Amino acid sequence: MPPVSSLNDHTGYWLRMVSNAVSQEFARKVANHDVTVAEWVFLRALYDRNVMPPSVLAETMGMTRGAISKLADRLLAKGLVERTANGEDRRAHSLSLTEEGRGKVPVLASLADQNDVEYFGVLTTEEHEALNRILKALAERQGLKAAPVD
Amino acid sequence: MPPVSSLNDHTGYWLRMVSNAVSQEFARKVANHDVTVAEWVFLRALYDRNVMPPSVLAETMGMTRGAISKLADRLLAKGLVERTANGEDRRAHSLSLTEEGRGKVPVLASLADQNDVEYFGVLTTEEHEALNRILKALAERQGLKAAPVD
DNA sequence: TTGAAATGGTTTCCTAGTCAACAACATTTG
DNA sequence: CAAATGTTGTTGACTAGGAAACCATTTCAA
Repeated sequence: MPPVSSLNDHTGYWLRMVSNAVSQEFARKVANHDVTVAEWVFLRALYDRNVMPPSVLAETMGMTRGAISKLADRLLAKGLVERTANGEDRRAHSLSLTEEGRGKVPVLASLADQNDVEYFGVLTTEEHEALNRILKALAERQGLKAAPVD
Repeated sequence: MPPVSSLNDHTGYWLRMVSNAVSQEFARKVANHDVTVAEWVFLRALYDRNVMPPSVLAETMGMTRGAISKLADRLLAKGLVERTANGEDRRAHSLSLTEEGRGKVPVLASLADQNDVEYFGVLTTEEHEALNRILKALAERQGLKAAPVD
């Protein structure tokens, strides 16, 4: 690709292009339920381990503690999450889903399923498997662990 | 993936995870040259067609005209871009690269090349080609045209 | 056992976008 | 040709996040 490569000469370009489209459409879908993508990830994380300190959420979501603090505020205001004091350490507290928050998760999960089908359903089974395999290998190779949010 | 799918059950999840890692690393590389990713895309677009109205840039970059207006301000302030009035239509103007801006493009392009090698070099040739092919097919199928920036 | 360092969270300031209102100019239409 | 409508670009209000300063508390070490 001499001498000055084009934008679209790079795999990263196409990756980002497709990824953005998929994510933006998903964002649109969850927005209909008054939730952002970051909020979805947050809620989904809490769904499994019903109680988590914000620091762990920050770790698993790959966001700063400051961002989690504000995100938690917003979810609190929406009544989807609640804070409870931690008896042992008076600096710390825990976050958990409210009933309403818990009820929303399956709905949002099905939107995620739908979105994936919508975008990747056009691939043949072989293609889809190859894509998954390659992406997971890349993620593994790079030691990625945090759930992507942005 | 019944009853409530996990985050990582979706191809979109892995796509975003890898895409974010690649882009963030590229952002770090260009930041060493005092440029953001959006600025790089902007400069690279101008490099080919040396003169463009902001409206066309907005179109090709998939950003609002407001965003382009501010982006142009920043590049102007950095001395990488210049505005010139359009004789025919007094509302409009054109953007073009300064000498300095033009000089930066090849440097930034080589960073993009480097970044791609760094992330996708671990793939076999077959894998890399399959990935490119699938991504381009998806982009095509979805009618995507704007250069991804965010 | 008390002063220093570490830790959990929050807050402030900054950045880079969107969206919607706007000003200036151009174009169309009656 | 005047008025309505459309178009170009800018601006202001707002959003979500990062970085770093900060506060309160806990832990560690002399």
